[in-house]
Amino acid sequence: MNDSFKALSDPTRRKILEMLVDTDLTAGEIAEAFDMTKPSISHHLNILKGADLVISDKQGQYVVYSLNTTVFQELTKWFFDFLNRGDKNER
Amino acid sequence: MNDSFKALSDPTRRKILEMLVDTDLTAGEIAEAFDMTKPSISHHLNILKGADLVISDKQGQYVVYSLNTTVFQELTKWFFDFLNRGDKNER
DNA sequence: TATGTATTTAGATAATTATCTAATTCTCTA
DNA sequence: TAGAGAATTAGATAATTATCTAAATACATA
Repeated sequence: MNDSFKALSDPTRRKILEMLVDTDLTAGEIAEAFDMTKPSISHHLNILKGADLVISDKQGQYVVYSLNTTVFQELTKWFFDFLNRGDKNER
Repeated sequence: MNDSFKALSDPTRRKILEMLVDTDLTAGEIAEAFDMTKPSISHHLNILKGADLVISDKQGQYVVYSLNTTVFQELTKWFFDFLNRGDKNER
């Protein structure tokens, strides 16, 4: 859970996730979208993978990245529960 | 949006938010729940306030903190949209 | 108005993190 | 099997951030 939030706290990583919503992409294709070196993007992808937000699949010399929606579901639930926990004591 | 995610990336701040779901609390009451100095908690509260995740209200010599659900709604929507954006192209 | 309590601000420090360059590994194909 | 392309690893550095202590501010009340 902490890893997920940490991973989401960086704008580059959130943009990568938004790219992967539409389609799976190779590391190189992802890197092209940023004004940043490939090792830096590789670092970000590694953090996203560590947080189980993405899955990587080696296909030949390419590495294809795709979203892992499982953790997204948990996170969505976390937010949902916040809004739906009533009986608030005010002051 | 970036401030929100940054604010949520720290476990202490998430715990503060979870405390505030149940009831409004003063800065001191919040600080008591942590093994951390008051200035440190004050720092975290300031970040949460900057992200519009909490509201502070000075009541006499106390400062009462409460959740601001508006930004939570936006964040929840952000996650929700992730899960509900279909037509995924695989590889 | 002096004192105690609540909270924040200021300034310093240590840990974390994002980024880079250079080098390495892996795979494909000429 | 040598070279080219894709991606990652290693190692260094600069920026950010979490935390602390000490000091300052704001308020209540004796």
